[in-house]
Amino acid sequence: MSDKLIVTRFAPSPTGYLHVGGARTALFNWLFARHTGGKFLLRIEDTDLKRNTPTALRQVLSDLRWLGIDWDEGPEVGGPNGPYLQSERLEIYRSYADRLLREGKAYYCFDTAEELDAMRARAEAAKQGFVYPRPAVFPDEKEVARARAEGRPVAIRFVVDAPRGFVVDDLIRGKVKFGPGEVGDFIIIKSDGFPTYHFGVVIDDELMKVTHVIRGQEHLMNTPCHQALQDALGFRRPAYAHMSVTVSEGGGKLSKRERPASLRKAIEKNATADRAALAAAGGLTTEALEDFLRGDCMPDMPAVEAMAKLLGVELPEINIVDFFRSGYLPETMVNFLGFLGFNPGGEREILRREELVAVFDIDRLTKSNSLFDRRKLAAFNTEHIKMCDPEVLLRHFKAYLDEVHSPLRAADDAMLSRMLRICLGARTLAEIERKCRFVFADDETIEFDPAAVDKVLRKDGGVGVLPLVARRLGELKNVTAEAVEEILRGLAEEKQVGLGKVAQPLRVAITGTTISPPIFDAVDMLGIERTLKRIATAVRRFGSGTSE
RNA sequence: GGUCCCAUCGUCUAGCCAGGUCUAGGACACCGGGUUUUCAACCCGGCGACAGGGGUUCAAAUCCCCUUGGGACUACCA
Repeated sequence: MSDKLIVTRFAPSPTGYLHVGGARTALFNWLFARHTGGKFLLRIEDTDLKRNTPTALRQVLSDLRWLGIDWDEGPEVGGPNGPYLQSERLEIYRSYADRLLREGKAYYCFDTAEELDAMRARAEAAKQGFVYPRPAVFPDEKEVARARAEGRPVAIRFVVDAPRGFVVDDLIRGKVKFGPGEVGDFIIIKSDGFPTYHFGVVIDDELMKVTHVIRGQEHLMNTPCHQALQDALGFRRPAYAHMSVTVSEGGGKLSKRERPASLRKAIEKNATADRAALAAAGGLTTEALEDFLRGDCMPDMPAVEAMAKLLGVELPEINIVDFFRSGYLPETMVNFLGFLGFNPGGEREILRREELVAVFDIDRLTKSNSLFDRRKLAAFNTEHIKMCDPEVLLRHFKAYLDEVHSPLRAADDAMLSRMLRICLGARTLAEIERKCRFVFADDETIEFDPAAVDKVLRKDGGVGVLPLVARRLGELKNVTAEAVEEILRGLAEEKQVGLGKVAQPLRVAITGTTISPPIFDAVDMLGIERTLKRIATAVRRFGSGTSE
């Protein structure tokens, strides 16, 4: 590593929630900066008026913070190289564009979208790559004025001059060559006056003193454009590392469209679903819903989620918030994402954040694409829940409960900590929440799982032991999990049966299901009074006529 | 269509750059068994890969070429 300060950045465009792909890019840049003691900065590339929203920006920042990815310069923290929103840097881009124009390294163009489409179609028909035909003489001010008057779009194109082609020296892939004439003149200032991505990154990376650019492989093809620009402007070249792409089960790049797509599939499969009710849930017209089903349009995320909830289908997590809402820990995400396309080489895979920072290295980034494996993610989460500091875990749990508006919010810290302790081994916080929910159910209107009742209380005659269990528990003066255990074990021994014969019926009686935390704790958490009440209810409802 | 990237168990990967120590290691998943008051967790065991074909070499998962397969880009999106 050189002695120079290393500066990396993450430069999202705020078009929606931060998704796993973006988070991984951010993470690698952050890890590299932290590993080398360099700086990590955040820049917002909000130059697409049509797609950016202010709420998306807030969401991206909060998602990064949730992951524990902090930035040394950027929105809300400031820094010497601001502003960090490209939309606030328009004069800067304009002045560089003017310079290029003056030097004959850029020129105005007035093509309409239709004309451009036609040119591209012709190129493809001729089995050629499309390269914009540079005019022999660049338009002058008069022609620009005329084009404007005619209502044509006026954009600025950069003159790509590379008789020997390009060589991108990539930290991961080595030297990647591009032949001359493969990169055409591209637009640097759009007709709305905003810079294109290519122009913005090159200028900002220079001005913000970025030394290393770690980004997705999808940008490898853009790099010659960036280098041409850097040369024309007399800029330094940052080092580039183009990482592998994360692909999804269906093949192809992991995309935000996956959630709406899987909702669409679910609706199609469920022919009996009430379309009108669905549309209403999503705040859509029925026509809009049909358009969506045909693939013509995409509703926004809240609409998609509302419809999924109504249908009772689980959408695959793709945005970072989705994972939060599904009960994953930020530590898990950092560890897992950090191992997608990176591997330190040892045999350990479960690493804490500091350990990951310590072992991270650009030249251990993988070349080939990787598949996002949700099962492995779940396994990682189990491990992180187990090794998480109890206090930190409690904080995560409370944040999760708030996010999903859980009834468990009513529990105090001692109770929540206990739930976490006895549910060790759970895959997600959601699983823990589900398991412990019974404590907050109403004693009278508890919901019974018919299969559980049938199997445990009826078929196995479990309801028969319940009165005796209730009597013994009622005699308890000092209720603790241990005391409950003693009673239940004693009872089982007396009746010459396994503990399961006593524990299962009790479990179904007080939770309505066969799944719960360890039964002794479950009774203790509920309290004897409520336990007895629930047993009585169960006996009343399922006892008559089935006693053997 | 054009350009570029990639290729080890089902999946994530170690090994490849500096060829022999690789009958290819780990993790997740899966299967079998154990533990057990449920679900998990836990313990033990098992299945399982160098895409194919040519070279180079005493020797190739490792180097070269071709084929095949996958992926990215091909926008006045980023």
